[in-house]
This record gives sequence, C-alpha cells and structure tokens, in this order.
Amino acid sequence: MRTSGYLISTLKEAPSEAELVSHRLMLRAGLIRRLASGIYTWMPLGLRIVRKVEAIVREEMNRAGAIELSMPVVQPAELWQETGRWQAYGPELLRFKDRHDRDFVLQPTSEEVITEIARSELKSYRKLPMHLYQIQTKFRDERRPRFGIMRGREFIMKDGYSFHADFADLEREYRNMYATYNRIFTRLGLAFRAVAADTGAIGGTGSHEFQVLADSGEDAIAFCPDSDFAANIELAEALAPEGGRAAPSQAMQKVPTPNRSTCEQVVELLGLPLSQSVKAIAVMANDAFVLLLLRGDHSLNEIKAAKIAFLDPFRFATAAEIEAHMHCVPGYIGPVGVSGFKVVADRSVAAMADFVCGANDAGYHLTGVNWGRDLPEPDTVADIRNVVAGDPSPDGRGRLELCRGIEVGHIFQLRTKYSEKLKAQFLDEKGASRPMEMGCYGIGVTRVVAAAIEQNHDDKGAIFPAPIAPFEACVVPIGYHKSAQVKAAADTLCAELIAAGVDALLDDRDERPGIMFADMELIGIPHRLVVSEKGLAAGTVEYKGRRDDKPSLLPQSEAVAAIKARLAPA
RNA sequence: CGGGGUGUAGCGCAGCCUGGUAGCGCGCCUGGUUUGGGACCAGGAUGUCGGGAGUUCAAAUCUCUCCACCCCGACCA
Repeated sequence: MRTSGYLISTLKEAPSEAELVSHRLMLRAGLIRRLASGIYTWMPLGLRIVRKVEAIVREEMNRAGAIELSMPVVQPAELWQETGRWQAYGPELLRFKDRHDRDFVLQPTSEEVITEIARSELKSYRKLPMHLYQIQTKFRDERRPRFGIMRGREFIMKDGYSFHADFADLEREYRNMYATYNRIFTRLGLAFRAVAADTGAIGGTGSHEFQVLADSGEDAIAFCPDSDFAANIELAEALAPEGGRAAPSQAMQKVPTPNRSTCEQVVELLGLPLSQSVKAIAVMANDAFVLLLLRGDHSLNEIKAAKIAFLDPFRFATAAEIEAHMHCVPGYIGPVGVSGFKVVADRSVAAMADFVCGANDAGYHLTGVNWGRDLPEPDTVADIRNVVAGDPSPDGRGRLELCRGIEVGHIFQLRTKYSEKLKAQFLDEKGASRPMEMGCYGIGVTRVVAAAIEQNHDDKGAIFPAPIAPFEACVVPIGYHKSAQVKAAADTLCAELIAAGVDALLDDRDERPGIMFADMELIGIPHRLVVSEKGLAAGTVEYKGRRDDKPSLLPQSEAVAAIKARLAPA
C-alpha cells in the first residue's frame, strides 16, 4: 500500500471535544470521525485496525469450536417482550416503529434472537452442545456517551452464545472460553487481567471480565499479588477485620462539631483517625427507611448492598426523608438512640469500639460510642463496602492491591434464564423436555482499539501492537521524487516486504521527511525503514522500532529478514 | 436527568464587554526556493459567525428561545 492515493488525514491539533488520550489520538491520527454524540465513522486507517482485531477474534473463536453467524441489527419487539427485557432494559434500548407502526429495537445484544434460533434448531440433545457467535454492530443509547469510541453508542461487539444439555457441559465451555479469551487478548498484544465480576443486568451465575490494564480505565480491579485472586471491585469481598471487636475503653460523650458535617471535618476537629469515625448513609428500600453504616474511610458498594434482600432495590434518601425519620439534618445523623427502621452495619463497623458518629443533633457528634452498651447491636451485619488496598485477600493468601482497567471482554454463565423464558427446550436421552443451559461471551471489538491506544502511546502518538497495527511496517524514502535510485530501492524494498507477507506501507508522498516521520509515528506503525541516497551509497537502510529512542543501520539486503524476525511471535 | 461550559473557515482560536457588515495560526490551492524531524517567500480560495425570533438605521456582538456538542455529577450526609 502507498500513502499517495490512500486516505491519511492527520491533524496537528486535536479537536477540542476530546479529553482522553486515546480519543485525542484517534481523532488526530484520522482513525475515526465523529458523526453524532457517541457515533463515529471508522476511517480507512482505523477500519484496518478493527478488521485485524476481528480477524484474530474470529480465528480463535473458530479454533475453539464456535460457529459464526450474523443476526439482524434491527429486531422485532415481540421477542424482547417475551423475555421482559422490552421493559427491563430501560432507555438504553433504542426503540422505533416501522411504517406499519410495529415496534422494533436496535440490538444492544442478541440473547433473544439467538435463543429463538436455538429453540427451533436445537431440539435434540444430539445437537448439543452448540456455540454460535457473531461480530456485529450494537447500539446502546448510553445516558452519557464519552471518551470517543470507548463508550460510544454504536460499537462492534463479538457476541457468542453457547447451548448445553447440562450445567457440567456449560462449565466446560466456560473454561474453554476463559482459555480462548486469554489467547485472544495475548495475541492482540495487550496487557490484561481476567477478573471475577458481578453478573449485572444480563443475569446468570459465574462471570469473568477481561480488563486491559490502564490508569484511565473506568473499572477498579482488586487483585492479590501473592495469589491468583483478581476481581472487579464491585465484587471483591471485604472480610471482617481480624481480631474482632475491642472492649470499650471510653465513655460516650456528646461533643460540639459546628459546621462540620463530613467525617473528614469531624475527625480533623477531634484529632482522631478517619478510621475511627462512622458515617451513616440513609436509603429508601421498598418505601422503608434504612440506615447504612460505614467506616469513615470506606466507601459504599451499592452492588453488594443491593444483594441484601430487603435492600433490593434501594435509592438514596432525600434530605426531606432523612429529616422525617431522623429528626435531624443530614451531616449529623447517626445510629444512636434511633428506632423504627433497620440499621445495616458494614462488617468493619460492627467490629469498631469507641467510635465517632453523628449525634442526631445538628452541630453535634458522639465520641466513644460502643455497640451493645450505647446502642443495640445492628440489625444486619454485612459486607457493603468497597475493598481498599491493603485489605486481606478473600482467599486468605496475602493482601489486596488495586489497579484500573478497561473492560474489553466479559463471559457469563447464563444458565437457563433465557431458555426458560423463551422456551428453548430440547429432548434428552430419555425423551424428557428440558431447558438448555446457556453461556454468553462478549468482546468489545471497537473498544479494544481504544484500549490498545490507552495502554500504548507516547507524546508522538499511538504505538500499536504489531498484530493490530494498521500497517506492520512502513518504508519512508528520503527524496523519493528526486532520486531515481531512492525511488527504485524504496519500491523494491516495499514490494519485497509485501512478498514476504509483511503488511507494509510505502510513504511515497512528496513531503518533507519530518512530516512523514511524524505521521507514521502518530498512526502508530510499529516498524520503520528509511531509504536514503546516503544510506544506499553505504548499502544500508535505517531501522527504527516505534518504541526505540534511536534508529540503527541495517545492511540493505537484510532489511526484509530483520522486519520478519521482529514480527515473529515471541 | 442535575450542574458547568462551548458553538466564528477542515483543525486550533481571537473578535463579543463598549453594535458599524469578520480576522489570526495551522491546513488547503498556484508559482518559486527548499529537502533527514511538522521549511521559506509571494499570491489565492474557503464562513447560512449553531438555528429561529426580537431590539436597532445597523447584530458575530444586545435580548429571548430552540438545538448541538463537551466536561463533571447523578453514593459518602
């Protein structure tokens, strides 16, 4: 491929709309162009990257025994009504009507359609197991699209669905996919981690996310360097503190804390550690008022809290509701001397002694508060906080660390949630009708592109891993349009690279070298060869890896082999 | 959805306060000089100033309204 005649549209300055590094670089490199909020055109160069990601995903899915098909982007509402997701999915599901006033959706995912296919095609245990997947455009009407393609509304996802006669076989395929995803993300050249995850809206039981590690990631991951424990912070269990609760050593005291409504402000005034304070979070669950207690230095994990039966679902109480139940303004509320509603204490709060909390009197807090003596034991003790770095690992083998990640893959055991609702049943060996066990497996293809840049870039631009780079190598001639010798050598070199199976780009534009270097670096081509009259006179071409500080010289005759060697899998 | 902000040439921005008919840099086109890290000189093209309504002799500028986009938030009382 030659740059002349191709569409390379780089920008010196990034459009002001972009904040995130990958978003800025994708716009500057001309990989994408925004058409509407969260909706982007994939420009030729960007599309090459997408196609390379797709090819690797497709190859590994096929190798793992899955079979590709393609389901419609536009789907009739009836199936969605059958599973109840027409109601349950909420405003993220884009709905519209056709000319006959019939309801349709743009697929955000395809459990309904695939299950409809399974129920009509897979009627016998003899046809199971079966794993079908597609690589398709998805649409989710995000409440706030952001970060360019990272959280766009329209995106490309590989979604696979497996059908099984029993749970043991689903578990086998789940392990198969776990291994397949590890292979895929390894081949994509990304630093990633598989983490245990909450099953979220899709439902089901077992679930793992595949997270590309990057500081800008939206997800927090807890992992244990001394074991293989890794989980999304949504799920990571906070164990009860070692050693249990200390005996009371102080008397309860009411102290004035005027204009200090946060835990931080109160402990600063009292000269105590934040971990000695308790904050009370008021929520409404099924029209009932509930007080949640957390240590001052901890944060509420809403997903864990919603797993307590009487808190599902809950929302945060309004100031008016707080005053109605606590007879006190927010900022000074606490669990002492209250009645008429439930109090849920985090495990760490239940283990505290001599703690500080609001006095239910504006401008006052209580110190030296102790369970059992100053207030009754909490109604419920549960793990409702986010883990923090240094917490013991739930597997008992070390301490947790935190890092951030970008979710690029997610695998679920759906069990029979959809097969029951959509009556996807098969006949087993005994002729009995049973719902199929299902698994589902997603990879955000377009998000992988953004994640790869987020993880691999410098001040010059993107640094693509070779397997997904728009081109694997580029040839930059100096004086292509002036020197017949340079032109011939560059043409030959590029042709030889391509003949050797290298996806090579020749920059034959009549531009100054600085412009060509800068563009090739911005678009993240991992290997660069420079052909010049000076070098040819000495029988050399210059090589520079995208991450190298300085170029090196290669004998002209060895250039192709050198690139091949650098592209070979390690 | 709540809060904040921005809309002026392909991109980045100035002009708005104090109304007088639109400008700078980059990019683009032409010619020339250049040619190993985003060159230089000369000439040139490109704007419904986000849309609509209003005030005014006159609106990018003032008023109202709508729209689009971006950022933050939508738990910590």
